[in-house]
Amino acid sequence: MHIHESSEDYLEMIMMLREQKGYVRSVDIAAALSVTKPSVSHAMKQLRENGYITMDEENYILLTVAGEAVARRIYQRHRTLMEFLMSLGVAEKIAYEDACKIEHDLSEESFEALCHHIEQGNPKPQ
Amino acid sequence: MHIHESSEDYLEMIMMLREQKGYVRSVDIAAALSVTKPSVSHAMKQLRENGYITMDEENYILLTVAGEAVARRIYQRHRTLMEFLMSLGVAEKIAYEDACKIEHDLSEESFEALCHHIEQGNPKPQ
DNA sequence: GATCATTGTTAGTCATCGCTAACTCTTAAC
DNA sequence: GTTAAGAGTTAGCGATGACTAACAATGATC
Repeated sequence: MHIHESSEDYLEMIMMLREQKGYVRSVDIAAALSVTKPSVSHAMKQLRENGYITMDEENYILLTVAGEAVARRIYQRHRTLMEFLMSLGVAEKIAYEDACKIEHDLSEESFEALCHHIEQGNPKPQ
Repeated sequence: MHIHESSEDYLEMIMMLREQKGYVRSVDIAAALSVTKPSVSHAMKQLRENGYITMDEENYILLTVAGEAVARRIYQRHRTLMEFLMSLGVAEKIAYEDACKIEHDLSEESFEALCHHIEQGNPKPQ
């Protein structure tokens, strides 16, 4: 039972949009991720079938418990990686984009080691 | 003109095998990367067509100047990322695997910032 | 009430990058 | 000299994940 990288990205974006706007529709996801409506529709169908989201009668998208867990994990990684890169002097936009790619690949062991490194104040403070 | 992630991996492995054995054949690449011979054959065909490698009359694989440049860049990233993770206490095998995934994704800016961070001795020395 | 914009869907295509099956070619063994 | 092993290739398939084209349903505008 392996969750695809793109699914992780979609779940993370659903969580981010929910925080920003209070609700999430497919069209918002498409705009935020710069993909087309059919791409989102197809992805949401998969996420529904795998139990990560539900959609109400007005097509508003809600995370299930499982979806919430995946989204939160990736979102946490994203923020940690982004803050780490920015603490090294990387521009916000680039740090955001790099974090978005790396967040899927880093093993649990490496991510935790990096968290520990950051907690020790090793990267220079702002 | 974008080079694919898998092409970068193949070029890097060609350079590593050349250092280890002194020569490189398709079958060695297949064994080293745990992929099948047809997968390597197909990849080598693409690399030839794009001018990254040549193959002599005995099918030994040689990097062109362009191929050498790509391979060296990725190899350098791999080693730097791996050493960084190991300096944080990550096991060698996991550091190797994580570096192999991240090496393609990190922007030039973030990689250089990380190099600078390492030079300053920020990660704890062994 | 006809028209248009918005939202979502289905159907079909394409690129990347693996795979298996089946083939050729060369070289070594008996 | 036939057979077997090793190396490389082609053909065709499957998963992932994007795309365009075309259609359905809802709501707002005139």
